[in-house]
Amino acid sequence: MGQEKIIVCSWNVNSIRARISTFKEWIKEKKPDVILLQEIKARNEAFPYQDLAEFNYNIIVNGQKSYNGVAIMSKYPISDVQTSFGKTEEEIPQARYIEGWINFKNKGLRVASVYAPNGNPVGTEKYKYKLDWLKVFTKYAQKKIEEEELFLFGGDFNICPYKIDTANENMVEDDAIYQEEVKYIYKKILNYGYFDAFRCLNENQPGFTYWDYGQAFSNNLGVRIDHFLLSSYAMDKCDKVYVDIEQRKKNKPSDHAPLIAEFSF
DNA sequence: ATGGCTTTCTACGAAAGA
Repeated sequence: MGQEKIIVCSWNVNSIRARISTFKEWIKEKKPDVILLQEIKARNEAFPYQDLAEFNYNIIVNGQKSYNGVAIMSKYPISDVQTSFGKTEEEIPQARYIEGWINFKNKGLRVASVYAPNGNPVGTEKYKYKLDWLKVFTKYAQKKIEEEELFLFGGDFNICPYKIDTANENMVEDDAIYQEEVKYIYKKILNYGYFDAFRCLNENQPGFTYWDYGQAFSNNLGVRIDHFLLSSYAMDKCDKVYVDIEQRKKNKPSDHAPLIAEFSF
């Protein structure tokens, strides 16, 4: 009868294998229903399924050697899996996208794990690749919102959209995450009808999700570049979004902290 | 930060990350 709570998390783990022990501790603590992973840095066959078997997740992986790689872990069955989002070649050589339908108790939710290119330094081929990738992604986002589903994108967008999302504008003014044309793309996606779930529910908090290795975290020189973008139908069910900053304090942490969203169905 | 950290790879330095 009562409302069903669902916890969906997104985390750029910066290598799933290097992070496996803290990742397992975190799962025990937060007990997420759905986990969207980015930068797993492993081929599909190198994903540590055995280490995670005790948690009984359904797991889908879009990995590659050395770099990038995304995955989705779900307590509920996953169907309708897709790893590409456009017709062009841009996203094919790099594993940066995976989506699936999460089936739970006659209800459901479509989720996607997104890892947009970094794009530094600005003005290089890498930056062009980022813009091209984001253009294809934007088109797909527009198509998806028209399907009027309970849908969300979660992941590392490598976009710091507003001034409030950075500790210091001087720190990022030359960075590919803070270029006007990149921020414009983010706002364009929102204009299609997506809700920036963290910002909707936490108006005045910075919500940093990334701090560079070194002294950045102790000085809180962070940026908010990981996001949940929700369709209105998903936003309607979202109660809370927060950054699990405790994970950034651990030994050998990822440089990103997890983003956690709670839903009531 | 001009990666000053961190991870990966048929590795012992280079590439990539943001």
